[in-house]
Amino acid sequence: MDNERREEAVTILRKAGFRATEPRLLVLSFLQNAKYPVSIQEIVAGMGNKSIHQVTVYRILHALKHAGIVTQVDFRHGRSYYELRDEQHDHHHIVCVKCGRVEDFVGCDYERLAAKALKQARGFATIVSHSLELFGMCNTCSKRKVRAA
Amino acid sequence: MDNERREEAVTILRKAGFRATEPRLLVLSFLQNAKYPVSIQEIVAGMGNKSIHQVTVYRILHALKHAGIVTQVDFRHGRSYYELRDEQHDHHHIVCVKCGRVEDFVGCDYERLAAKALKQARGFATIVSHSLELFGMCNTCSKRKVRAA
DNA sequence: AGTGTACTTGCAACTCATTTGCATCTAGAA
DNA sequence: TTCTAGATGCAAATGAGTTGCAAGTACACT
Repeated sequence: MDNERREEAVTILRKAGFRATEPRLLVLSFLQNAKYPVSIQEIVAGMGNKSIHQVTVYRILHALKHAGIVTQVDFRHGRSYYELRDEQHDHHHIVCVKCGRVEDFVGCDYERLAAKALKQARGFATIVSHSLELFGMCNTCSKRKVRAA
Repeated sequence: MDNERREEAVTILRKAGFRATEPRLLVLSFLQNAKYPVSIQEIVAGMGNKSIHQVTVYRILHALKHAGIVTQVDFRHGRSYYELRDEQHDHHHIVCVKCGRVEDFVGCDYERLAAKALKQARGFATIVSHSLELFGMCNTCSKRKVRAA
């Protein structure tokens, strides 16, 4: 991990009231480098020579999630995936049902959606979060499917 | 189960190429009467004197899901919930993060969303499904929270 | 820089949803 | 009524995620 990133990670942790421990810095660094949400297993496997126990990764992610530093998403793979929270863009994911490939998209129009939902669900006072995933077929798998048919 | 409903369930099953067995009819009936998505455990518990093995319920729901008769949703409770698919309305759910209460809402504007996403995710050819859940606080829990604060 | 303590980690064992193998059973076609 | 592919029940396995506890360490305070 380069020093700049490391310092950034230390700051993030301290601000949230966490100690800047080695396992936490490693997990944060891994998330910073990840292009798409990663699973606990991928994080553990990606630690290389510096091994972190799986339980520790669970606990770290649980804490970071509560602190609003990471978000958890469900791709219907029977496990959770995590990524750093992007405060600028409320982005979501589109997942290939064949190969699991993931891409981002923005524009879910959350404000309008929440307002519309609250108007219909009279028993609800507020909306605090949302989850949205699209499932589709990537170009590669799409071609393969046509050929196979 | 009244006979009308039962006949309807038999028809649904036969049309999808399934045998109209007692466990399947019971599960379908349970789903027809449910106001909101139910878990496997709720289904098993709700069978009363006619017990169905949990594994059987899993297999039935798996089959019905593939046949497009039921849909599976994730309320972040660590288990899946199922409901009959509503072909007329593409509805979604708003879930109370405190007590688990659920209400429906419509108007996710799926067509527009899918088109927008496909324009951004250049690696994807088609979108086949989507999941959307809102998480909030119901009126009761909302009041309770304020009082506690 | 040294020390103490509250916060962290690692390990083992556990919980709980979901899946699988297999023997038995049965819906519905012949 | 008979036959058989498809269903079910039971037991055991799988795998994600959690918990209790002893040992380790970041960092606040000398």
